[in-house]
Amino acid sequence: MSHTSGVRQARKQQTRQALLDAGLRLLEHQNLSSLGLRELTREVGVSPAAFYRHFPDMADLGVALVDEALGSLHTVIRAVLTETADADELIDRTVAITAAYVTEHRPHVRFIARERHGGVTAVRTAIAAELDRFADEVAAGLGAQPASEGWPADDLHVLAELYVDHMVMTAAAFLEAPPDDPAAHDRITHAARLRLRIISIGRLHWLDPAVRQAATRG
Amino acid sequence: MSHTSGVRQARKQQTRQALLDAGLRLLEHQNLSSLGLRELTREVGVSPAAFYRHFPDMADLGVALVDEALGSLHTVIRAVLTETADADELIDRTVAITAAYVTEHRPHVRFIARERHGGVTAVRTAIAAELDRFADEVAAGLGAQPASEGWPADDLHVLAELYVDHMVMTAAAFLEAPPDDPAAHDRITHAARLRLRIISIGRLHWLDPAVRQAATRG
DNA sequence: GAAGTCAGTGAACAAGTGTTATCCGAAACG
DNA sequence: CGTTTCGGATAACACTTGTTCACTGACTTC
Repeated sequence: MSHTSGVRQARKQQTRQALLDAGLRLLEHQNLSSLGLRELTREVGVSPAAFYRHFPDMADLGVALVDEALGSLHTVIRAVLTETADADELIDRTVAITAAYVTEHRPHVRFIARERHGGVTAVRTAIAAELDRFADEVAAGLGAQPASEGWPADDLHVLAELYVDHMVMTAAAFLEAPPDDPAAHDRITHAARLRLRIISIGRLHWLDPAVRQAATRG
Repeated sequence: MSHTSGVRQARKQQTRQALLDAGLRLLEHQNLSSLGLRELTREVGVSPAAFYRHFPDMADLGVALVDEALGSLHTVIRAVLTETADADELIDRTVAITAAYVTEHRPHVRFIARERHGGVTAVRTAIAAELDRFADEVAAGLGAQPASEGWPADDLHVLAELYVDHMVMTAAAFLEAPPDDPAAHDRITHAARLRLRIISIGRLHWLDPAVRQAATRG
């Protein structure tokens, strides 16, 4: 075994990371399906053949980027869900965290938004799987709240998916605004909070007798 | 002038349409930014140079596709908004129309979902402009309803954007499911209706005194 | 019916592309 | 300290790419 030594392995992961970083840089104005292997290695300052030492495919590079972009978010989501009790506070924290994540990891978020429905199947399914895990975690968090009494698990999961999709759509909105435009930033924040509140209120009144009757009617 | 005669103009628009159709066909597994000019003209059976007689750019072809995909939807949206009074019926019709549009215009919808955040700026902004117009129309429709009394115009527009984004996200969900899977189709339909009902209920209770206090607090 | 318009052609241009086989040199190992 | 491992370089492979130019021939116009 040689997993402890690693001056070589360190250098290898170093250029692997350089490939990922350069890829992210080039993907700011481009889709993954149009990112060339030579273009990428040229940006890194490495021979084209070197690419194959790290990834068999461009799609594989994309999947690695998905991990980098979304992998670290699971712990954050779980933390927010368990730490926060008050509904309004949870909304505010969620929007604030989304905003912060976009400003701090703009290229990653752009990559996710761009490739979520992009042309590379492997990447698309990797993103979908990650977002599904998010929805599962949110559903679990919602289930632990007293406000979820009487909710079927399926419906709760639909609600969780709505929250996740809303998070993605808010991130995309932040993305489209210029990074240094505080007015636009505030406008998007306000809109996101408003929408989350509407959804939250709808959730609370969902099991009202009159509503329940109307819902089960169709 | 020669806009009445047009045996030539007819032939021209014919191959122009062939370019658009072939483009849509090739974009099923690809992004616009990676669609080659030669690849496209080869599919149509036309020389590469002929492309320039119809579009200066690939981006221009993309913008034309946006028009083709979303242009005809405005009248549909306006019709549904004005014809339907009952809230539940409006939800059902909206979801049904979305589902029908995806099954009937699958390649167009896929194109929109794929290029909404894609790498071609002109196309991205064209889609955004079209969706903004949708939101304006929805906002106008909502404003005409009695349930919107007491809503500020800005908040109403945010709500309209939520509806439009929800429509797009539902269309994308239908897209990801196999076209001939009735179970998946029903599952997505059910989820879309549930989410729309939650939003609708939240909207109705938005101006409740207790809610209003909490909302204006922050 | 002659003159003009113009969608589409065919050829050439200079780059660009992914992928492979072979070799080099420094790190790892016994 | 010799041997093996392996990340990276080099060079060549056979294509594909966008764009331009002069040209042809059917339609339009007068």
